[in-house]
Amino acid sequence: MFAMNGYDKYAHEPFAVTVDLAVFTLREGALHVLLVERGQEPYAGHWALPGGFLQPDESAETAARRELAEETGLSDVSGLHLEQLRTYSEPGRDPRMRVVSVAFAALLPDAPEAHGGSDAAQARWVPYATAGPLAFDHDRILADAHDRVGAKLEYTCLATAFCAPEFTLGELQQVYETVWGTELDRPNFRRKVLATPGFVAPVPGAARLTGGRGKPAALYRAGTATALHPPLLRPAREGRPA
Amino acid sequence: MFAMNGYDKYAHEPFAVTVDLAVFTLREGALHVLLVERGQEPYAGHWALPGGFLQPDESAETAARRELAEETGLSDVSGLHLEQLRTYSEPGRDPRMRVVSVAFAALLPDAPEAHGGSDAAQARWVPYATAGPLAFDHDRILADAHDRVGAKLEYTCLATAFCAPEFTLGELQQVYETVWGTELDRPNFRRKVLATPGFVAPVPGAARLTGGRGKPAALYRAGTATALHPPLLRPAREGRPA
DNA sequence: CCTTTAATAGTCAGTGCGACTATAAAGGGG
DNA sequence: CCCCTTTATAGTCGCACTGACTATTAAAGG
Repeated sequence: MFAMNGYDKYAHEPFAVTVDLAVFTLREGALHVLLVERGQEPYAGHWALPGGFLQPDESAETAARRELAEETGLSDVSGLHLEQLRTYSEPGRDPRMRVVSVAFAALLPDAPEAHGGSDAAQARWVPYATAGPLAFDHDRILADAHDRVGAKLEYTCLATAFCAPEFTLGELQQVYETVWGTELDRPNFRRKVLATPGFVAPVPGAARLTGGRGKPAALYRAGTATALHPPLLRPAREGRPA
Repeated sequence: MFAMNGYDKYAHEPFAVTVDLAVFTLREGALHVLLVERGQEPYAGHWALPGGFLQPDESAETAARRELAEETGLSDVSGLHLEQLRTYSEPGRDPRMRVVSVAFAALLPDAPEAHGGSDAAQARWVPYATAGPLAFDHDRILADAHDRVGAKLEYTCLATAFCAPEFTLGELQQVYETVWGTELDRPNFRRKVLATPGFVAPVPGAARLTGGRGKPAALYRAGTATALHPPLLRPAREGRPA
């Protein structure tokens, strides 16, 4: 399949290495994921996760952040949460050749409308619920990413990564409810978040009138803590696998 | 650096892909990790994590299990817990060439003495506390693996993977204490484990006299559950990072 | 037979959380 | 202008889980 090219003495084969990104955001109360429409075979016309080949001088993290900037059109992606998921390496996952892909999950507060990246492919935010079927094994990658993000909400302060710099506790609660697909009790959620030191910090004297109706909510910023001890466990659904 | 070999049209460079394994076991009440002594440059004479190049027809998981069998000398590694950690891809992590490495963590009940694998490298169980410094970025990989295993003990039933098919609750508790480096209250640990459905299953009428002294302990097998709800949190140490 | 050792059983108080009720502060419609 | 709706915030109650501790049981060793 591959022609050896001078590295036979190391008894190894060369592989193409790519990064694939599952970029999540919240739009209008629903979890959305960034997808691109493939312009060429294989899977031409199908939707896929954004990604690309690793360049010789960059790490997978660097490549993922570069792709993230290209596909979202954001000028500064340095502060965004980017997390390595796992690596997919099944033979045959790309019909062209042997490709090993390092998958990442990224979280955006609220995202600008995505116009195709530098590679002219059309990029679009798609509701997570209606995403797929995708090209290659990207359905699996996307599902793994969603699982990981949901799990990390439980024991980290990651939820603030979905929020604007200043946010209300109601918006923070919506992050949990949207990603988990469950409803949470508002007073209990408040109590838990405020009782966790460093999760959020109040913005003194500031309040937002979200839609107009109702009492204006106090504004908070993300705190300095990263872990949640004890965790904020999602409601135990019967029969949920590990 | 690399000669292109016919895939220029895909605008990508070829990489060597390896797997690295952090194989843990418990020996004499201490956490041990499997290391190999490198026979050739770079880092000749240094200790390193076992691993090797990915073959063209195998996934990283397959390669990791193959390497695990080779390095431990075990005939059947199909039932052992093997978990993908993350992928290390910094340029320059291998001075020879551009190598992307998929790291795995593996857990063994009690391990046979390791004699060098097929590649004639000397393999040895080393106490985790005295392991390192290692070749390449293997210190970092090993630390990451240890963190991951410690975290997974909290919210999964993974601890049984360190135990023989039949074990006492005292032995199971030793797994937690050894990996976490803390002491746990024995009655409370018992209560928690037995109150979690599917964590362990009693072996009727069986008891073991571990060292001889003391009341013989009842034997248990691993249960069918994989997750721990609610989790078994390790004692909160002040200032522990995320 | 008594001491030592280790497993097992049980107690008790504090903490955290689910479920729930009550109050406060805004807008909208009559 | 009053009242109703909406949303944020405050507080209550009981249960479940956990940490700390004491007591009992079953073995080995002198």
